[in-house]
Amino acid sequence: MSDEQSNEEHLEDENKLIAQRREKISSIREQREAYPNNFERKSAAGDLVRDYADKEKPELEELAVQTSVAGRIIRMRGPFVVLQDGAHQIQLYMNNKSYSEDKAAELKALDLGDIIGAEGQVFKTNQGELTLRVADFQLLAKSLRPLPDKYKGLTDTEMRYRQRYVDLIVNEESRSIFEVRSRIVKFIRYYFEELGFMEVETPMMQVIPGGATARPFITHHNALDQDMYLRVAPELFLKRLIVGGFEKVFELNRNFRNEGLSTRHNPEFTMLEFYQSYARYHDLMDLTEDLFRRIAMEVIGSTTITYQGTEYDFSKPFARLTVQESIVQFCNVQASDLATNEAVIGTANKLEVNFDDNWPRGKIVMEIFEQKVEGQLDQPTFITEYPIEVSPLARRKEGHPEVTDRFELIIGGRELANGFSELNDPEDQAERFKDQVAQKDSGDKEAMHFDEDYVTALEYGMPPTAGEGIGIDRLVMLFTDAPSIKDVLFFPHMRPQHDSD
RNA sequence: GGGCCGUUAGCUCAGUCGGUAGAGCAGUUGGCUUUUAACCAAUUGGUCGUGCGUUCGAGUCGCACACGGCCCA
Repeated sequence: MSDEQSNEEHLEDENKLIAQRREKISSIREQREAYPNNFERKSAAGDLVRDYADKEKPELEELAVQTSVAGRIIRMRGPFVVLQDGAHQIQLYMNNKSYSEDKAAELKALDLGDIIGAEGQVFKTNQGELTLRVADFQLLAKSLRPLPDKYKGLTDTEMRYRQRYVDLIVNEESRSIFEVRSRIVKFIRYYFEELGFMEVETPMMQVIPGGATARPFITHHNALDQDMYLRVAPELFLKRLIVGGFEKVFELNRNFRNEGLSTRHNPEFTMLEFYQSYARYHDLMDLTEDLFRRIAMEVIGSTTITYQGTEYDFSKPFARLTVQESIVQFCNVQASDLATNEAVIGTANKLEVNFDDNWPRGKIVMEIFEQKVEGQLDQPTFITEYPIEVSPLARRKEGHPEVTDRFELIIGGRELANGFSELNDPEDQAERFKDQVAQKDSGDKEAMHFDEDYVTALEYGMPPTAGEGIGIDRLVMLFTDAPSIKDVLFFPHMRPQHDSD
Protein backbone atom coordinates (compact mmCIF):
# COMPACT_ATOMS: atom_id res chain seq x y z
CA MET A 1 0.00 0.00 0.00
CA SER A 2 1.46 3.39 -1.00
CA ASP A 3 1.52 6.32 1.38
CA GLU A 4 -0.90 8.15 -0.87
CA GLN A 5 -3.45 5.37 -0.71
CA SER A 6 -3.04 5.07 3.00
CA ASN A 7 -3.53 8.80 3.41
CA GLU A 8 -6.68 8.73 1.29
CA GLU A 9 -8.11 5.92 3.33
CA HIS A 10 -7.21 7.82 6.44
CA LEU A 11 -9.11 10.87 5.24
CA GLU A 12 -12.13 8.80 4.22
CA ASP A 13 -12.27 7.67 7.79
CA GLU A 14 -12.70 11.23 8.97
CA ASN A 15 -15.89 12.93 9.94
CA LYS A 16 -17.10 16.47 10.04
CA LEU A 17 -15.75 17.13 13.52
CA ILE A 18 -12.22 16.30 12.45
CA ALA A 19 -12.61 18.30 9.25
CA GLN A 20 -13.63 21.37 11.26
CA ARG A 21 -10.59 21.06 13.47
CA ARG A 22 -8.32 20.59 10.45
CA GLU A 23 -9.73 23.82 9.07
CA LYS A 24 -8.81 25.60 12.28
CA ILE A 25 -5.22 24.36 12.34
CA SER A 26 -4.86 25.08 8.65
CA SER A 27 -5.74 28.76 9.10
CA ILE A 28 -3.31 28.95 12.01
CA ARG A 29 -0.59 27.47 9.79
CA GLU A 30 -1.02 30.43 7.44
CA GLN A 31 -0.31 32.89 10.24
CA ARG A 32 2.37 31.30 12.40
CA GLU A 33 4.07 28.12 13.61
CA ALA A 34 1.14 25.81 14.28
CA TYR A 35 3.01 23.64 16.76
CA PRO A 36 5.17 26.13 18.67
CA ASN A 37 7.95 24.85 20.87
CA ASN A 38 8.92 27.99 22.77
CA PHE A 39 6.39 28.09 25.57
CA GLU A 40 7.94 28.31 29.05
CA ARG A 41 5.86 26.54 31.66
CA LYS A 42 6.58 27.89 35.14
CA SER A 43 4.19 25.75 37.20
CA ALA A 44 2.69 22.31 37.04
CA ALA A 45 -0.97 22.13 38.03
CA GLY A 46 -0.03 19.94 40.98
CA ASP A 47 2.40 22.59 42.25
CA LEU A 48 -0.29 25.28 42.23
CA VAL A 49 -2.76 23.04 44.00
CA ARG A 50 -0.14 22.12 46.59
CA ASP A 51 0.99 25.70 47.20
CA TYR A 52 -2.25 27.66 46.95
CA ALA A 53 -5.32 25.44 47.23
CA ASP A 54 -5.68 26.03 50.97
CA LYS A 55 -5.15 29.81 50.78
CA GLU A 56 -8.15 32.15 51.08
CA LYS A 57 -9.35 34.34 48.23
CA PRO A 58 -8.14 37.68 49.74
CA GLU A 59 -4.79 36.15 50.60
CA LEU A 60 -4.26 35.11 47.00
CA GLU A 61 -5.21 38.63 45.79
CA GLU A 62 -2.55 39.94 48.14
CA LEU A 63 0.10 37.49 46.91
CA ALA A 64 -0.76 38.25 43.26
CA VAL A 65 1.16 35.20 42.06
CA GLN A 66 2.01 35.40 38.36
CA THR A 67 2.78 32.11 36.63
CA SER A 68 2.24 29.99 33.55
CA VAL A 69 0.80 26.53 33.07
CA ALA A 70 0.32 24.16 30.17
CA GLY A 71 -1.84 21.16 29.51
CA ARG A 72 -4.78 19.63 27.73
CA ILE A 73 -8.23 21.25 27.76
CA ILE A 74 -10.62 18.72 29.24
CA ARG A 75 -13.57 20.96 30.18
CA MET A 76 -14.98 24.22 28.96
CA ARG A 77 -17.83 25.85 30.83
CA GLY A 78 -18.47 29.44 29.85
CA PRO A 79 -15.31 31.45 30.51
CA PHE A 80 -13.83 28.58 32.55
CA VAL A 81 -11.43 26.14 30.97
CA VAL A 82 -10.02 23.17 32.85
CA LEU A 83 -6.49 22.14 31.96
CA GLN A 84 -5.13 18.69 32.69
CA ASP A 85 -1.41 18.17 33.08
CA GLY A 86 -0.24 14.77 34.23
CA ALA A 87 -2.54 13.60 36.96
CA HIS A 88 -3.59 17.10 38.02
CA GLN A 89 -6.01 19.74 36.86
CA ILE A 90 -6.09 23.50 37.11
CA GLN A 91 -8.93 25.80 36.13
CA LEU A 92 -8.37 28.81 33.87
CA TYR A 93 -10.54 31.92 33.63
CA MET A 94 -10.62 33.11 30.04
CA ASN A 95 -13.22 35.81 29.45
CA ASN A 96 -13.36 36.64 25.74
CA LYS A 97 -14.34 40.23 26.58
CA SER A 98 -10.95 40.83 28.16
CA TYR A 99 -8.99 39.91 25.02
CA SER A 100 -8.22 41.64 21.75
CA GLU A 101 -10.40 40.72 18.81
CA ASP A 102 -7.75 38.37 17.41
CA LYS A 103 -7.18 36.68 20.73
CA ALA A 104 -10.89 36.31 21.32
CA ALA A 105 -11.17 34.60 17.94
CA GLU A 106 -8.38 32.21 18.93
CA LEU A 107 -10.15 31.46 22.18
CA LYS A 108 -13.32 30.71 20.28
CA ALA A 109 -11.44 28.30 18.04
CA LEU A 110 -10.11 26.25 20.96
CA ASP A 111 -11.54 22.77 21.29
CA LEU A 112 -11.72 20.16 24.01
CA GLY A 113 -8.54 18.14 23.77
CA ASP A 114 -6.30 20.99 22.58
CA ILE A 115 -3.03 21.48 24.42
CA ILE A 116 -2.41 25.10 25.35
CA GLY A 117 -0.06 27.22 27.44
CA ALA A 118 -1.46 30.07 29.54
CA GLU A 119 -0.06 32.74 31.81
CA GLY A 120 -1.72 34.95 34.36
CA GLN A 121 -2.49 35.45 38.03
CA VAL A 122 -3.56 32.83 40.53
CA PHE A 123 -6.86 33.58 42.28
CA LYS A 124 -9.91 31.92 43.76
CA THR A 125 -13.43 32.16 42.36
CA ASN A 126 -16.47 32.97 44.45
CA GLN A 127 -17.06 29.23 44.61
CA GLY A 128 -13.59 28.75 46.07
CA GLU A 129 -12.00 27.09 43.04
CA LEU A 130 -8.29 27.73 42.52
CA THR A 131 -8.02 29.36 39.11
CA LEU A 132 -5.55 31.13 36.84
CA ARG A 133 -6.86 34.43 35.39
CA VAL A 134 -5.36 34.12 31.94
CA ALA A 135 -3.74 37.28 30.56
CA ASP A 136 -2.30 35.53 27.53
CA PHE A 137 -2.41 32.05 26.06
CA GLN A 138 -1.33 30.11 23.02
CA LEU A 139 -2.26 26.89 21.30
CA LEU A 140 0.64 24.46 21.58
CA ALA A 141 -0.84 21.37 19.92
CA LYS A 142 -4.23 21.06 18.25
CA SER A 143 -6.30 17.97 18.99
CA LEU A 144 -7.81 17.03 15.65
CA ARG A 145 -9.90 14.29 17.13
CA PRO A 146 -12.72 14.94 19.58
CA LEU A 147 -12.44 13.50 23.08
CA PRO A 148 -14.97 10.96 24.35
CA ASP A 149 -17.99 12.02 26.40
CA LYS A 150 -16.93 14.45 29.12
CA TYR A 151 -19.04 12.72 31.75
CA LYS A 152 -19.09 9.03 30.83
CA GLY A 153 -15.59 8.99 29.39
CA LEU A 154 -14.52 6.07 27.22
CA THR A 155 -16.25 2.92 28.45
CA ASP A 156 -16.00 0.67 25.41
CA THR A 157 -13.57 -1.96 26.66
CA GLU A 158 -12.18 -2.69 23.25
CA MET A 159 -11.42 0.95 22.48
CA ARG A 160 -9.89 1.44 25.91
CA TYR A 161 -7.40 -1.32 25.14
CA ARG A 162 -6.81 -0.42 21.50
CA GLN A 163 -6.46 3.32 22.08
CA ARG A 164 -4.94 3.35 25.54
CA TYR A 165 -3.79 6.95 25.00
CA VAL A 166 -7.43 8.07 24.87
CA ASP A 167 -8.30 5.92 27.88
CA LEU A 168 -5.46 7.54 29.82
CA ILE A 169 -6.58 11.05 28.89
CA VAL A 170 -10.15 10.62 30.08
CA ASN A 171 -10.20 7.80 32.63
CA GLU A 172 -8.40 8.64 35.83
CA GLU A 173 -8.88 5.08 37.20
CA SER A 174 -6.90 3.73 34.30
CA ARG A 175 -4.03 6.15 34.87
CA SER A 176 -4.10 5.25 38.54
CA ILE A 177 -3.74 1.51 37.86
CA PHE A 178 -0.54 2.12 35.93
CA GLU A 179 0.81 4.43 38.59
CA VAL A 180 0.25 1.69 41.17
CA ARG A 181 1.88 -0.81 38.84
CA SER A 182 4.95 1.39 38.60
CA ARG A 183 5.09 1.78 42.38
CA ILE A 184 4.83 -1.98 42.90
CA VAL A 185 7.65 -2.70 40.45
CA LYS A 186 9.78 0.03 41.99
CA PHE A 187 9.13 -1.33 45.47
CA ILE A 188 10.00 -4.90 44.47
CA ARG A 189 13.35 -3.70 43.12
CA TYR A 190 13.96 -1.79 46.36
CA TYR A 191 12.92 -4.80 48.46
CA PHE A 192 15.31 -7.20 46.78
CA GLU A 193 18.17 -4.71 46.64
CA GLU A 194 17.75 -4.23 50.40
CA LEU A 195 18.03 -8.00 50.88
CA GLY A 196 21.30 -8.02 48.97
CA PHE A 197 20.01 -9.36 45.67
CA MET A 198 21.59 -8.18 42.42
CA GLU A 199 19.35 -7.37 39.46
CA VAL A 200 20.52 -9.11 36.29
CA GLU A 201 19.46 -9.45 32.68
CA THR A 202 19.60 -12.73 30.79
CA PRO A 203 18.70 -13.62 27.20
CA MET A 204 15.14 -13.22 26.00
CA MET A 205 16.06 -14.79 22.68
CA GLN A 206 17.20 -18.31 23.30
CA VAL A 207 18.39 -21.19 21.14
CA ILE A 208 17.05 -23.73 23.62
CA PRO A 209 13.93 -22.47 25.38
CA GLY A 210 13.68 -23.67 28.95
CA GLY A 211 12.74 -23.01 32.54
CA ALA A 212 9.02 -23.67 32.22
CA THR A 213 6.68 -26.11 30.56
CA ALA A 214 5.13 -23.84 27.97
CA ARG A 215 4.99 -23.51 24.22
CA PRO A 216 7.44 -20.88 22.97
CA PHE A 217 7.26 -18.35 20.14
CA ILE A 218 9.73 -19.09 17.35
CA THR A 219 11.64 -16.40 15.50
CA HIS A 220 14.57 -16.40 13.10
CA HIS A 221 18.01 -14.84 13.08
CA ASN A 222 18.77 -14.02 9.47
CA ALA A 223 22.56 -13.54 9.59
CA LEU A 224 23.04 -16.77 11.51
CA ASP A 225 20.23 -18.46 9.57
CA GLN A 226 19.10 -19.90 12.85
CA ASP A 227 15.72 -20.31 14.50
CA MET A 228 15.51 -18.80 17.96
CA TYR A 229 12.88 -18.87 20.66
CA LEU A 230 11.51 -16.07 22.77
CA ARG A 231 12.07 -17.14 26.33
CA VAL A 232 9.30 -18.75 28.35
CA ALA A 233 11.33 -18.18 31.53
CA PRO A 234 14.78 -16.89 32.52
CA GLU A 235 15.24 -19.70 35.06
CA LEU A 236 18.03 -21.76 33.51
CA PHE A 237 20.18 -18.69 32.87
CA LEU A 238 19.67 -17.32 36.36
CA LYS A 239 20.80 -20.62 37.86
CA ARG A 240 23.88 -20.54 35.63
CA LEU A 241 24.66 -17.26 37.40
CA ILE A 242 24.23 -19.02 40.75
CA VAL A 243 26.75 -21.61 39.56
CA GLY A 244 29.02 -18.71 38.59
CA GLY A 245 28.98 -17.46 42.16
CA PHE A 246 26.39 -14.71 42.28
CA GLU A 247 24.54 -15.92 45.37
CA LYS A 248 21.44 -13.73 45.21
CA VAL A 249 20.08 -12.62 41.85
CA PHE A 250 16.76 -11.45 40.48
CA GLU A 251 15.38 -10.55 37.09
CA LEU A 252 12.18 -8.61 36.52
CA ASN A 253 11.23 -8.65 32.89
CA ARG A 254 9.14 -10.10 30.10
CA ASN A 255 8.40 -13.74 29.26
CA PHE A 256 6.58 -14.97 26.17
CA ARG A 257 4.30 -17.97 25.97
CA ASN A 258 2.49 -19.11 22.86
CA GLU A 259 -0.80 -19.89 24.55
CA GLY A 260 -4.41 -18.78 24.47
CA LEU A 261 -5.53 -15.39 25.74
CA SER A 262 -7.80 -14.93 28.72
CA THR A 263 -8.49 -12.54 31.56
CA ARG A 264 -5.38 -14.02 33.21
CA HIS A 265 -3.12 -14.68 30.21
CA ASN A 266 -1.38 -12.38 27.76
CA PRO A 267 1.21 -13.78 25.32
CA GLU A 268 3.85 -11.53 26.82
CA PHE A 269 3.81 -10.97 30.53
CA THR A 270 6.11 -9.74 33.25
CA MET A 271 7.71 -12.09 35.70
CA LEU A 272 9.94 -11.62 38.69
CA GLU A 273 12.34 -14.49 39.25
CA PHE A 274 14.81 -14.62 42.10
CA TYR A 275 17.33 -17.16 43.33
CA GLN A 276 19.07 -17.36 46.66
CA SER A 277 21.94 -19.70 47.44
CA TYR A 278 21.82 -21.69 50.68
CA ALA A 279 18.10 -21.04 51.10
CA ARG A 280 15.30 -23.62 51.12
CA TYR A 281 11.83 -23.32 49.67
CA HIS A 282 10.41 -22.67 53.16
CA ASP A 283 12.60 -19.57 53.38
CA LEU A 284 11.04 -18.28 50.18
CA MET A 285 7.51 -18.92 51.42
CA ASP A 286 8.35 -16.75 54.45
CA LEU A 287 9.89 -14.12 52.19
CA THR A 288 6.81 -14.16 49.94
CA GLU A 289 4.45 -13.57 52.87
CA ASP A 290 6.57 -10.65 53.96
CA LEU A 291 6.78 -9.26 50.43
CA PHE A 292 2.99 -9.29 49.95
CA ARG A 293 2.50 -7.60 53.31
CA ARG A 294 5.04 -4.92 52.47
CA ILE A 295 3.60 -4.29 49.00
CA ALA A 296 0.12 -3.95 50.51
CA MET A 297 1.40 -1.41 53.03
CA GLU A 298 3.32 0.41 50.31
CA VAL A 299 0.51 0.79 47.77
CA ILE A 300 -2.69 0.46 49.83
CA GLY A 301 -1.42 1.63 53.20
CA SER A 302 -2.98 -1.40 54.87
CA THR A 303 -2.31 -5.14 55.01
CA THR A 304 -5.94 -5.77 54.07
CA ILE A 305 -6.97 -5.41 50.47
CA THR A 306 -10.23 -5.99 48.61
CA TYR A 307 -10.20 -7.84 45.33
CA GLN A 308 -13.45 -8.14 43.38
CA GLY A 309 -15.48 -7.85 46.56
CA THR A 310 -13.43 -10.24 48.71
CA GLU A 311 -11.13 -9.14 51.51
CA TYR A 312 -7.62 -10.52 51.82
CA ASP A 313 -5.69 -9.86 54.99
CA PHE A 314 -1.97 -10.32 54.39
CA SER A 315 -1.10 -9.74 58.04
CA LYS A 316 -2.29 -13.26 58.85
CA PRO A 317 0.02 -16.21 58.12
CA PHE A 318 -0.85 -17.82 54.79
CA ALA A 319 -2.36 -21.32 54.91
CA ARG A 320 -0.02 -24.15 53.93
CA LEU A 321 -1.30 -27.44 52.44
CA THR A 322 0.25 -30.17 50.34
CA VAL A 323 -1.27 -30.94 46.97
CA GLN A 324 -2.57 -34.22 48.35
CA GLU A 325 -4.01 -32.65 51.49
CA SER A 326 -5.79 -30.01 49.44
CA ILE A 327 -7.44 -32.61 47.18
CA VAL A 328 -8.50 -34.66 50.20
CA GLN A 329 -9.91 -31.56 51.85
CA PHE A 330 -11.78 -30.08 48.87
CA CYS A 331 -12.84 -33.14 46.90
CA ASN A 332 -14.21 -35.42 49.61
CA VAL A 333 -11.73 -38.23 48.92
CA GLN A 334 -9.24 -40.21 51.03
CA ALA A 335 -5.47 -40.17 50.79
CA SER A 336 -5.71 -43.80 49.63
CA ASP A 337 -7.71 -42.60 46.59
CA LEU A 338 -4.49 -40.98 45.35
CA ALA A 339 -2.05 -43.70 46.41
CA THR A 340 -1.71 -45.79 43.22
CA ASN A 341 -2.04 -45.22 39.48
CA GLU A 342 -5.35 -47.10 39.38
CA ALA A 343 -6.70 -45.21 42.38
CA VAL A 344 -5.77 -41.83 40.84
CA ILE A 345 -7.40 -42.66 37.51
CA GLY A 346 -10.50 -43.86 39.33
CA THR A 347 -10.61 -40.69 41.42
CA ALA A 348 -10.12 -38.45 38.40
CA ASN A 349 -12.97 -40.20 36.61
CA LYS A 350 -15.20 -40.00 39.65
CA LEU A 351 -14.52 -36.24 39.91
CA GLU A 352 -15.14 -35.83 36.17
CA VAL A 353 -11.68 -34.46 35.53
CA ASN A 354 -10.51 -34.23 31.92
CA PHE A 355 -7.26 -36.15 31.48
CA ASP A 356 -5.45 -38.71 29.39
CA ASP A 357 -5.01 -42.29 30.70
CA ASN A 358 -1.46 -42.35 29.37
CA TRP A 359 -0.32 -39.46 31.52
CA PRO A 360 1.97 -40.20 34.45
CA ARG A 361 0.23 -40.32 37.81
CA GLY A 362 1.60 -37.01 39.05
CA LYS A 363 0.29 -35.18 36.02
CA ILE A 364 -3.20 -36.58 36.55
CA VAL A 365 -3.02 -35.60 40.23
CA MET A 366 -2.20 -32.05 39.13
CA GLU A 367 -5.14 -32.04 36.71
CA ILE A 368 -7.40 -32.98 39.62
CA PHE A 369 -5.88 -30.15 41.62
CA GLU A 370 -6.14 -27.57 38.85
CA GLN A 371 -9.66 -28.46 37.78
CA LYS A 372 -11.22 -29.11 41.17
CA VAL A 373 -9.20 -27.44 43.93
CA GLU A 374 -7.29 -24.38 42.70
CA GLY A 375 -10.40 -22.34 41.96
CA GLN A 376 -11.69 -22.93 45.49
CA LEU A 377 -8.54 -21.68 47.20
CA ASP A 378 -9.58 -18.14 47.93
CA GLN A 379 -7.54 -16.83 50.88
CA PRO A 380 -3.74 -16.87 50.42
CA THR A 381 -2.57 -20.49 50.46
CA PHE A 382 0.77 -22.13 49.82
CA ILE A 383 0.34 -25.50 48.12
CA THR A 384 3.42 -27.73 48.54
CA GLU A 385 4.80 -31.12 47.51
CA TYR A 386 4.15 -31.00 43.77
CA PRO A 387 4.60 -34.29 41.89
CA ILE A 388 8.00 -34.92 40.36
CA GLU A 389 6.51 -35.41 36.86
CA VAL A 390 5.35 -31.78 36.65
CA SER A 391 8.41 -30.32 38.40
CA PRO A 392 11.41 -31.16 36.21
CA LEU A 393 13.67 -28.51 37.76
CA ALA A 394 12.81 -28.96 41.44
CA ARG A 395 14.61 -30.92 44.11
CA ARG A 396 13.07 -34.18 45.31
CA LYS A 397 11.66 -34.21 48.82
CA GLU A 398 13.94 -36.24 51.03
CA GLY A 399 12.34 -39.59 51.86
CA HIS A 400 9.54 -38.93 49.30
CA PRO A 401 11.16 -39.03 45.86
CA GLU A 402 7.79 -38.85 44.06
CA VAL A 403 7.20 -35.25 45.16
CA THR A 404 9.34 -32.12 45.18
CA ASP A 405 10.34 -29.36 47.60
CA ARG A 406 8.11 -26.96 45.74
CA PHE A 407 5.26 -24.57 46.45
CA GLU A 408 2.81 -22.35 44.65
CA LEU A 409 0.98 -19.42 46.17
CA ILE A 410 -2.72 -19.32 45.33
CA ILE A 411 -4.86 -16.26 46.02
CA GLY A 412 -8.41 -15.86 44.80
CA GLY A 413 -8.17 -19.16 42.95
CA ARG A 414 -5.18 -17.98 40.92
CA GLU A 415 -1.52 -18.89 40.90
CA LEU A 416 0.52 -15.87 41.94
CA ALA A 417 3.91 -17.44 42.69
CA ASN A 418 5.81 -20.65 42.11
CA GLY A 419 9.01 -21.58 43.93
CA PHE A 420 11.15 -24.48 44.94
CA SER A 421 14.42 -25.76 46.24
CA GLU A 422 16.40 -26.11 43.05
CA LEU A 423 17.51 -29.44 41.67
CA ASN A 424 21.31 -29.25 41.75
CA ASP A 425 22.09 -32.92 41.10
CA PRO A 426 23.25 -32.93 37.46
CA GLU A 427 22.59 -36.64 36.96
CA ASP A 428 19.02 -36.37 38.24
CA GLN A 429 18.56 -33.26 36.09
CA ALA A 430 19.74 -35.10 32.98
CA GLU A 431 17.18 -37.84 33.68
CA ARG A 432 14.42 -35.28 34.14
CA PHE A 433 15.30 -33.64 30.81
CA LYS A 434 15.15 -37.06 29.15
CA ASP A 435 11.64 -37.56 30.50
CA GLN A 436 10.67 -34.15 29.15
CA VAL A 437 12.07 -34.97 25.71
CA ALA A 438 10.12 -38.25 25.75
CA GLN A 439 6.94 -36.29 26.50
CA LYS A 440 7.78 -33.81 23.73
CA ASP A 441 8.31 -36.71 21.32
CA SER A 442 4.91 -38.09 22.21
CA GLY A 443 3.27 -34.81 21.23
CA ASP A 444 3.42 -32.53 24.27
CA LYS A 445 4.26 -29.13 22.77
CA GLU A 446 4.81 -27.65 26.22
CA ALA A 447 7.46 -30.16 27.30
CA MET A 448 11.04 -29.00 27.78
CA HIS A 449 14.07 -29.43 25.56
CA PHE A 450 17.24 -31.14 26.78
CA ASP A 451 19.63 -28.33 27.74
CA GLU A 452 23.08 -29.93 27.76
CA ASP A 453 24.91 -26.77 28.69
CA TYR A 454 22.68 -26.33 31.71
CA VAL A 455 23.55 -29.84 32.88
CA THR A 456 27.23 -29.01 32.29
CA ALA A 457 26.81 -25.94 34.49
CA LEU A 458 25.32 -28.11 37.24
CA GLU A 459 28.26 -30.49 36.83
CA TYR A 460 30.53 -27.67 38.01
CA GLY A 461 28.47 -27.66 41.19
CA MET A 462 25.53 -25.41 42.09
CA PRO A 463 25.16 -24.62 45.76
CA PRO A 464 21.89 -25.59 47.43
CA THR A 465 19.56 -22.87 46.19
CA ALA A 466 15.91 -21.88 46.33
CA GLY A 467 14.24 -19.91 43.56
CA GLU A 468 10.86 -18.40 42.86
CA GLY A 469 8.85 -16.70 40.16
CA ILE A 470 6.07 -14.19 40.78
CA GLY A 471 3.71 -13.10 38.02
CA ILE A 472 3.78 -9.33 38.17
CA ASP A 473 0.69 -8.74 36.05
CA ARG A 474 -1.47 -10.91 38.30
CA LEU A 475 0.10 -9.29 41.34
CA VAL A 476 -0.84 -5.86 40.00
CA MET A 477 -4.37 -7.09 39.21
CA LEU A 478 -4.71 -8.14 42.85
CA PHE A 479 -3.53 -4.82 44.26
CA THR A 480 -5.51 -2.67 41.80
CA ASP A 481 -8.71 -4.73 41.97
CA ALA A 482 -8.51 -5.25 38.20
CA PRO A 483 -10.70 -8.07 36.80
CA SER A 484 -8.64 -8.60 33.64
CA ILE A 485 -4.92 -8.78 32.89
CA LYS A 486 -5.65 -6.39 30.00
CA ASP A 487 -6.48 -3.72 32.58
CA VAL A 488 -2.93 -3.78 33.95
CA LEU A 489 -1.10 -3.91 30.61
CA PHE A 490 -0.72 -0.62 28.77
CA PHE A 491 -1.04 -2.30 25.40
CA PRO A 492 -2.57 -5.76 25.75
CA HIS A 493 -2.46 -7.98 22.69
CA MET A 494 -5.53 -7.49 20.49
CA ARG A 495 -6.40 -8.99 17.14
CA PRO A 496 -5.97 -6.41 14.40
CA GLN A 497 -9.12 -4.67 13.25
CA HIS A 498 -9.13 -4.92 9.48
CA ASP A 499 -11.13 -2.75 7.13
CA SER A 500 -14.06 -4.25 5.30
CA ASP A 501 -12.99 -5.28 1.79
C1' G B 1 -11.89 -24.90 20.51
C1' G B 2 -17.38 -24.58 22.72
C1' G B 3 -21.58 -21.62 24.84
C1' C B 4 -23.90 -16.93 25.89
C1' C B 5 -23.97 -11.61 25.12
C1' G B 6 -22.60 -7.22 22.42
C1' U B 7 -21.40 -4.03 17.78
C1' U B 8 -26.77 2.16 15.94
C1' A B 9 -23.91 9.87 15.27
C1' G B 10 -17.10 11.67 17.53
C1' C B 11 -18.57 9.61 22.86
C1' U B 12 -22.57 7.34 26.10
C1' C B 13 -26.97 4.99 24.95
C1' A B 14 -32.60 4.31 23.31
C1' G B 15 -35.04 2.17 19.06
C1' U B 16 -42.06 -1.25 20.59
C1' C B 17 -45.29 -5.94 16.32
C1' G B 18 -40.73 -5.71 10.26
C1' G B 19 -43.34 0.22 7.98
C1' U B 20 -39.44 7.46 6.62
C1' A B 21 -33.31 6.31 12.49
C1' G B 22 -33.82 9.13 18.15
C1' A B 23 -31.80 11.38 22.94
C1' G B 24 -27.84 13.41 26.12
C1' C B 25 -22.93 15.06 25.66
C1' A B 26 -19.46 17.05 21.92
C1' G B 27 -19.75 20.24 17.45
C1' U B 28 -21.83 24.86 14.80
C1' U B 29 -24.42 29.99 15.44
C1' G B 30 -25.97 33.58 18.94
C1' G B 31 -26.61 35.05 24.16
C1' C B 32 -24.55 35.02 29.12
C1' U B 33 -19.48 35.77 31.57
C1' U B 34 -16.52 34.05 39.06
C1' U B 35 -18.85 28.70 36.59
C1' U B 36 -18.72 23.27 38.69
C1' A B 37 -21.81 17.36 34.18
C1' A B 38 -22.30 25.81 33.94
C1' C B 39 -26.79 27.85 31.84
C1' C B 40 -30.49 29.82 27.71
C1' A B 41 -32.07 29.71 22.34
C1' A B 42 -31.43 27.71 17.53
C1' U B 43 -28.95 23.98 14.69
C1' U B 44 -25.57 20.23 11.93
C1' G B 45 -24.36 15.23 12.20
C1' G B 46 -25.94 8.01 10.31
C1' U B 47 -22.31 2.56 5.17
C1' C B 48 -27.38 0.83 12.05
C1' G B 49 -19.85 -4.09 12.32
C1' U B 50 -19.42 -6.77 7.10
C1' G B 51 -21.74 -9.95 3.47
C1' C B 52 -25.72 -12.98 1.77
C1' G B 53 -30.79 -14.27 2.31
C1' U B 54 -36.38 -13.93 3.62
C1' U B 55 -39.94 -9.92 2.57
C1' C B 56 -43.70 -5.20 -1.18
C1' G B 57 -40.46 -3.31 2.75
C1' A B 58 -34.95 -5.21 7.41
C1' G B 59 -31.49 -1.36 12.61
C1' U B 60 -35.35 -5.13 13.80
C1' C B 61 -36.13 -11.95 11.18
C1' G B 62 -32.46 -16.08 9.25
C1' C B 63 -27.42 -17.72 7.81
C1' A B 64 -22.18 -16.81 7.45
C1' C B 65 -18.05 -13.91 8.78
C1' A B 66 -15.12 -10.10 11.67
C1' C B 67 -13.95 -7.83 16.28
C1' G B 68 -14.86 -7.52 21.51
C1' G B 69 -16.72 -9.10 26.48
C1' C B 70 -18.04 -13.01 30.01
C1' C B 71 -18.08 -18.21 31.15
C1' C B 72 -16.19 -23.14 30.05
C1' A B 73 -12.08 -26.30 28.08
